[in-house]
Amino acid sequence: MSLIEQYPISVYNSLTKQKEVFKPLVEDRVGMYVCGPTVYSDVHLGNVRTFLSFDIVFRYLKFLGYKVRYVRNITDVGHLVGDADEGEDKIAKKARLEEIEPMEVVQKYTNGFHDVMQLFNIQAPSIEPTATGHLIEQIEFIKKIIENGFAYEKDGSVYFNVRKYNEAHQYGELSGRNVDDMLSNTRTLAGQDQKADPLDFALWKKAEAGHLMHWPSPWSEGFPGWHLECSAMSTKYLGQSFDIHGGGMDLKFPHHEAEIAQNKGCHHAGGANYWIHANMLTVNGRKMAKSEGNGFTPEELVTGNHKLLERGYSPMTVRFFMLQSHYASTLDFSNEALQAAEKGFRRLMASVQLIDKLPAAGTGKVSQEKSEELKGFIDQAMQDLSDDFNTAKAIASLFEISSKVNTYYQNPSELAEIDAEAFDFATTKFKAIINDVLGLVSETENAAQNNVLEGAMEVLINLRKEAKFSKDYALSDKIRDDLKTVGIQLKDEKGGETSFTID
RNA sequence: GGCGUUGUGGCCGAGUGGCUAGGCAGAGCUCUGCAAAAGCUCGUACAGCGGUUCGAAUCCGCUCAACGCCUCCA
Repeated sequence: MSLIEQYPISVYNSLTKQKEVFKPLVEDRVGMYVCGPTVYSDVHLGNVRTFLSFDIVFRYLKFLGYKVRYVRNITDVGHLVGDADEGEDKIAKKARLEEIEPMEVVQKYTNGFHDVMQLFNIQAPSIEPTATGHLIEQIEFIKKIIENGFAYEKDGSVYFNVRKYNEAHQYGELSGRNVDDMLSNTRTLAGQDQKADPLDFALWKKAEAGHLMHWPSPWSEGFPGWHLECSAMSTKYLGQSFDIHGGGMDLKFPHHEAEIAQNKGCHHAGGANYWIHANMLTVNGRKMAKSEGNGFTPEELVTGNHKLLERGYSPMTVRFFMLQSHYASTLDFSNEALQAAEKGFRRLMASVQLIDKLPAAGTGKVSQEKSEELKGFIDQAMQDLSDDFNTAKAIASLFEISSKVNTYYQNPSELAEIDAEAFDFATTKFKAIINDVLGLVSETENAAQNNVLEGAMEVLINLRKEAKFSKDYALSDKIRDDLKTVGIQLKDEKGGETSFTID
C-alpha cells in the first residue's frame, strides 16, 4: 500500500469553503501554482511564511510519492506602488529612484529573493516563470477573452468586462462577494477613467509617456494587467485545469478572483480545483507589511538589528517557529515566542542526533505494546500532515518520539524492549519527516564536525577529566564555565564520557 | 457598510461533541561532586451571555473585542 493511499490528504479549499479529500486530476501527479513575489524590494518575514507554507505542501506531496510540478512566478512587470503613489509601475518607479534599468531592479531583488529562500531551506519550484518572459502568452490570452466577448478595448487599453462575465459566470465565487453589492459600494467612487464600469479591471494598459517598461501589442505600446500573468502562465505550464493554486490570503481578492474570471473568460475552465490561502504573519496583532513599518528582512532577523528584535534568531529557529502554527491561522510574532521556539527546536534536533548514539534495540524481552506505541507516533504525525498539512500537530507527535529517544539513551533497558524493526522504522521516519518534510536541518552539526575544533575540545575534556579524577573541582568547573561563556556547553554523560554542544 | 477570519491555562500555539495536544516559562523529585542535559510529577484553560444536548472549548444565536480584504490604479 503506497503512502498516497495510506495517508489520503484532506485540504481546506477556499473555493468551496470546506475541507475536502484531495484528488488530483491525474493519478499520482500534482500540478501546483503559487503566486510568487513582486521583485521590486526585499522580501520580509511575512512573505517568507507564505512561501514556507507551500514549501511544506510541495515537500509533503513529494514525500507521499506524488510527482509534483510546482510553478511559482516572478512578477517582474510591476504593480502599482501602494498608498500615496499615483498609478505608476512599481518597478519603473523604483528604477527611476535608483537610476538604474528596470531589469536591473528585477534582477537584484530576484537574486535577493532566491537567497532568502535558500536561507530558510525553502526548495526551488519546478518552474519559476517571469511575467516579462511571457508577454506573448499574455497577449494571446487577452485576444481570446476579447473574442469571447468578455473584454473591450478603449484608447489602447483593454479591460475585462465584469458585468458581462457575471451574466454567464459568477464573479466573486472565491471571495464570497457579489457584483451587485460591489457596485452599490463603489457607485460614488466611479471616476472618469476609461473603464466602462468601475468593476472592470485592466488586461492591457497603454503606457504613458515616460513609462519605462512597455511592449508592443495589437492595442498599444504598453504592459499587461497585474492579474493576467498568473492566468497565462498557469495555463501554459499546468493546463486549463490543474490541482492546486496557492497564495497569501491578501491575494484572494481581487487578484485570485480576477484570475478565475480571466481563465473562464478565456477558456471556460477556472484553473485550479483546490485553492489554498496562507494566512498572515502579524506583529502585535497587526499584519506585517511595509506600510506598517513592522517588517524586517532576514538579515535583520539573523543579526537582531531591528527595533522589534531583542536579538538575532537563526533561520531554522524561525522556520520551526512558523511550522508550530497552522498555515491558515494568523501567527503572531514576538521575541518570547521565538525564544521558546529556539529551545524547542534545539531539543528536537538534539534527539535526532542522539539516535545515532543509541545501542541496539530489541536485545531484551520485546514488548509489542511499547513497540507499537513508538510506531504510532509516526502514524499520527503522518495523519496530521495529511490533515490539511497540520505541521503544528505533527510536531507534537515528533516531540513524543523525541522524549522516547531521550529515555532510551538514559535508560537502555527501555530500548531493549523495543522491537528492532519498529525502532528502525520509527527513527528513520522521524528523521525523514523532520528533514525532508519539515525541511529542518541542524545548524550546529557543521561547527561540531570541524576536526581542529574536535581535537582542541578533546584536549580540554581530557584536562578536565584529570582535574576531576584528582578531585580538583575548582579547576574542572572553571574549564566548563569558561567554555560556556564562549558558547560551548560540556555535558558529563552517564558512562563517564564528556560531550559538548555549541550554541 | 459588504465579505471573511479570530478570541484557548504566565507566553506561543493544536484541537475532536464525552478520552493528556505540544513547545517555552514555573514548582517538586530522580540522576549528578556540582552543573548542563534528560526523565518523572504538577497547573484542571478555552472572550461574555443564552440555547441545543445525557454531555460542549468543540453545534446554534446574540453581545463584546481584535484582525484581514474591499473594485485605487498601474
